[in-house]
Amino acid sequence: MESIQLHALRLFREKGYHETTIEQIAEAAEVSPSTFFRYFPTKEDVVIKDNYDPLFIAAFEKQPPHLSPAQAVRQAVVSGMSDISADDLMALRERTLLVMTIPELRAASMNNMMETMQLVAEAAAKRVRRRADDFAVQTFAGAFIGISISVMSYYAEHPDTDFIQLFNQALVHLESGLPL
Amino acid sequence: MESIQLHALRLFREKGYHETTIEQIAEAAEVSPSTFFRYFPTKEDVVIKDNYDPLFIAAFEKQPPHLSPAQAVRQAVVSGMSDISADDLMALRERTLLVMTIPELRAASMNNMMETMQLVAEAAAKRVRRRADDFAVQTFAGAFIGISISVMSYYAEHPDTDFIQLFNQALVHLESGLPL
Amino acid sequence: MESIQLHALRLFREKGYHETTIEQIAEAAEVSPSTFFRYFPTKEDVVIKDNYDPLFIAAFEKQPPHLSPAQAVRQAVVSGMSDISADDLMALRERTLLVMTIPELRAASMNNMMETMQLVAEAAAKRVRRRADDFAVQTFAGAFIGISISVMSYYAEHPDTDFIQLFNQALVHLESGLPL
Amino acid sequence: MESIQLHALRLFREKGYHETTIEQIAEAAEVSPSTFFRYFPTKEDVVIKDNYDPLFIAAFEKQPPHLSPAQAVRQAVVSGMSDISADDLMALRERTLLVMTIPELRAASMNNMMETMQLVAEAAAKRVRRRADDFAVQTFAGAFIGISISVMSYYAEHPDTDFIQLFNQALVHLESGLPL
DNA sequence: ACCAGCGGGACTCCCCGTTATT
DNA sequence: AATAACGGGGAGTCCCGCTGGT
Repeated sequence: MESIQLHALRLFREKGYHETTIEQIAEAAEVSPSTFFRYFPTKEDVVIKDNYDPLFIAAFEKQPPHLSPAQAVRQAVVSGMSDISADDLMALRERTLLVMTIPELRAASMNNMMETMQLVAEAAAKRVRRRADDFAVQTFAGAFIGISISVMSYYAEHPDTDFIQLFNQALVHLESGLPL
Repeated sequence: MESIQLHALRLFREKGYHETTIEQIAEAAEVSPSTFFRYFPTKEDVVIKDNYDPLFIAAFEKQPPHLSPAQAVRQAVVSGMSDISADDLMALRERTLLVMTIPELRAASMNNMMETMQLVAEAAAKRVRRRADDFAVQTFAGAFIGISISVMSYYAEHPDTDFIQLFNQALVHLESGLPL
Repeated sequence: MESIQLHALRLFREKGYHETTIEQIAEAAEVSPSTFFRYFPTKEDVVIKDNYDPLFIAAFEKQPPHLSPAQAVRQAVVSGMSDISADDLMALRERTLLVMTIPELRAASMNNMMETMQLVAEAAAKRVRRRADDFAVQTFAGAFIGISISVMSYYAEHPDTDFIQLFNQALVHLESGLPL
Repeated sequence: MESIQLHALRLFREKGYHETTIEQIAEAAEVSPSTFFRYFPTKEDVVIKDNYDPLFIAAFEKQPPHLSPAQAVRQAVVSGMSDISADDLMALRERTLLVMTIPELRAASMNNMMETMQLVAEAAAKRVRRRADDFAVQTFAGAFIGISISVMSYYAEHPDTDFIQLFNQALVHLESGLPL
């Protein structure tokens, strides 16, 4: 139920994450707590859940083969995020802020990124015809999610910057070996 | 209390993480549950908490100035981890395995790494005389912890490999822009 | 669950209020502590909770209209309490004693009386066609609960007196302006 | 320590009563939690504690003997409260509001009033040369604190009214047998 | 007089079962 | 099949008492 999510996020904004109980969310969405748990196994999931991973992977796989994996990742991020509607992007930004602010959510989200990392590893492996559990591939994927984390973290501190632009810049930096 | 930690890890090994309650840990360590929480605010902390961060930062700051930040980080990891006693290294490996296996712990640990990320950012910033919240510096730190994650993750799947060696290799790879 | 209440009161009688833990009550009633709290949000509630308020209000509203509010209250108390069964009256007396003896319970009970005070104010207001938050009405209700307190307090010191008779006498006294 | 009280009240105002922990109060007042408990056995006491009771009793005893007890009480309230400094009165009003708002505090305060009730009973008994545990005397004292409760309660809902004036009015009403 | 540490108990909340109910 | 209703259990927070040390 998407209405649950909307009510939850509203309540989190109004009263804070910890101060909002599942009972209150359920009540606001006019369902029973049982039903809440049917859709979101944990309280955190109501914030974390989205469907951007497959979109990103799809965008990655569409990148022309002459690009290096690093270049392809960068293009995929940029083009993938450009396809998100203005409304959805706004929602995404708000969630990012919320997630980075609340330790528990941040933790859950970081955890989530490890799944993303595996997806990236698999996609990259396919592209260069190696195995996904190849250590170099894993390293590549790890660096990518590390970058994502730093972007999200930076964005949380500077909400006025352009998210996509930031991501692009960080990945360019990565490709050149992170000179400082 | 370190004894709490030892008992906790032992019980986790014997009966599993979720199957062990804090009451049991407290009892084994001959303290009250209250006391457990005095030292470890959450159950996760009893696994996550360690003091390697400052050691690593200290090692990083000792690296000769002619090294690039990326090189310095790599040397710091290698030399820092070489200083850990065999026993402690064993414990660290066991904890790493535990952490990567239990989703809750993984989440908490990922979160913990964001603090490490800030420490790295600050140390790197000092070295290149930039501000810690400079975006390039943040990106650097992010990539580093991304690498750490992939190393830990890979290690969890291949517990027989040499942890230090793995880390070194990944960082070398990073310095060269992650060619695949 | 009424059985919880019975077990609780028995344990309080046998071992004292503070010496009885909720865990013990729960165990005696063969429920979990969680369940205890589902029915009684606080330990105090297990003693305080009863349903005499609505009965009293009903009795008040049944009083003939030619009686003044003060007279009607008195009649309502007398007739309402006369309707309580001997067993229930015994239980009520025991609870009253307990409540007046244990500071915590006394506090909770006093708090409870403020709700009763509002009920009385509303009923009295309806009778004289004023608003419940009219100050004179509030004063009236306040005096009534003050009288109740003194009756309960006196009764706690003299458990052999006739509770109903005492109440009646005090209200008569009140109607005449409390001459001493 | 009065500074503890000041810090406590400030924190309650800023963050709410339940949201403020004793640890925070202690820290703000630069003492240890232990010390907090030396001065205030319970968290509630930091709000409840004051010294107005003896002042009021003294004022009561100063009233000329030709006044009836009820009249004397009224005069004592009015003159006693008039002697309070503007600052202290302000503080008293704020505390009253806090007390009536938070159930826990209300309960503790109600409980506190039972002690006041005994003091009033004793003073009134002395005046009319009866025993303090005489039932009529107790009834008198009970009615008085009932009135006090209704005044505080009414004041909590209408903070802009004149507290002293309100009290006076209620007691006049009481003396005439509470006609409605 | 103050502090530090520990213990214990009340209480809240999350989350997971099992059992009606629709 | 979806939802509710109810119970259980464990994590976590806070109040508060006690002891022993300075």
